[in-house]
Amino acid sequence: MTSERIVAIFGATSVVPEIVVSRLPQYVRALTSLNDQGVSVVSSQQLGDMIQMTPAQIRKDLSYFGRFGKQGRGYSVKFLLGELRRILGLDRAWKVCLVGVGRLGRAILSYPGFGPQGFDIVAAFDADPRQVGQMVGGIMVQPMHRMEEVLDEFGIQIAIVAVPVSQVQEVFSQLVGCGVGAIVNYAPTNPQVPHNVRVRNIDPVLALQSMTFYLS
Amino acid sequence: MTSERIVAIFGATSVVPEIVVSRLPQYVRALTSLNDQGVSVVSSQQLGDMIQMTPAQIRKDLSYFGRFGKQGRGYSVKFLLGELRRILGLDRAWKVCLVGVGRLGRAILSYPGFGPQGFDIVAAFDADPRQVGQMVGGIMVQPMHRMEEVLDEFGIQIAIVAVPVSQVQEVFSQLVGCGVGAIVNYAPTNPQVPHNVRVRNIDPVLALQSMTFYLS
DNA sequence: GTTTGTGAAGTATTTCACAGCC
DNA sequence: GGCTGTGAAATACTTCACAAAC
Repeated sequence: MTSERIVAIFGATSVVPEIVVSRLPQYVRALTSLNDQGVSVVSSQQLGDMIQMTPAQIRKDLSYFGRFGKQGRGYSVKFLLGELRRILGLDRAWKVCLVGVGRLGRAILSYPGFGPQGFDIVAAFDADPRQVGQMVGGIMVQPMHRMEEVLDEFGIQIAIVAVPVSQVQEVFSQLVGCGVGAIVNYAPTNPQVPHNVRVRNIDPVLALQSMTFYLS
Repeated sequence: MTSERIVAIFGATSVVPEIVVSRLPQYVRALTSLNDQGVSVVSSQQLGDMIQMTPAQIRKDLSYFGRFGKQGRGYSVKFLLGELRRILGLDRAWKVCLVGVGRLGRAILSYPGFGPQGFDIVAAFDADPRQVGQMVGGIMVQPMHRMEEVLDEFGIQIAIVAVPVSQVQEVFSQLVGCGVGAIVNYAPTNPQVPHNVRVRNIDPVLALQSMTFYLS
């Protein structure tokens, strides 16, 4: 995977591979679970057992960002969790907008897992005039032409897209034009975006299709 | 990524990396779209432009399975699509069960994207006695203890899991014990499974958390 | 005695580049 | 002239293995 961001530590400069960054949230999740269980110290071996990774990989990944452990003892769960959350920018709340309030969009709005993790869906848009003005999950659905204004007003940098394939590229272009830097895409297609915009696709059909090869 | 399956072609034997298999469904999706548009021939360059991959990678990936193109012309869309669908096992219908018919499970059941792609959700299970016996999306919710019997009856090898984190490991173990070989997991946790069982996780929160690092 | 942090070694994956074919 | 298929080269990523720290 491509190298993706330069991090300066003690004046030295090193590049963190994107694949390493993509694993940090899993560490955060495991550490949160340990913390909730009252565990105060964990070794890379134990953490690796929890999430099916080798201890060496965990230590190597962490070493891109600093030295968080103690030889002979392991890592303080609270300290490492705090550091990783800070590194990932999870020590703050993020405002998120949803584009597309159809069946899937409404399911996303009613999913209770985003808020507690610091992702607040505070605005929703739809191209359908019949949806605009309706209240969905406590949010007033806005017309597409108000996007720039609304994103600005709330300081939104993240979008979740749940529109039909035929509209995805246009929606992405508009979001990027409004300064959005990260998009979760639920539509089964890969829109073009500039290199400085991150996209993660959620596609259960692709997930299924990538496994049938291995079934009898 | 680890090598994963041995394919014999003309008596020769080669190992296909799992990462290559995981990209084939994207090729299938792009080729399906081209076919629907009436395009009959495509080059690796054009295909690469559609899905943001290099032409060399596409050609290399395809070369693990055979020789599907014509020098100077490119690939027949219909032919390549058919071959890839056959290779992935998408030239048949797959029966799928859902475990967990709460809010998320019901959204999955009502998602219209699975059936047309050959994945039919034909059974549903839940541990909650109040759910058992109810009809959800035309399917009768079964108790967990009938899993083996029902999977056998329908010939189900694929499961979708949408249960609370606290129940995921137990559900996975039961599914594996019933012979399921592929699982799409919507719960935010990584259960242990034997190496011969495939798992794909769907987790929008993890997706969001892996992008905030790159935002200002 | 245990476990980290990390260069070095080992694999895996991607890209190059070109012969061969249309 | 254009494009595939593919060894070889380049790059990316993972694992090893051990000195240093507790």
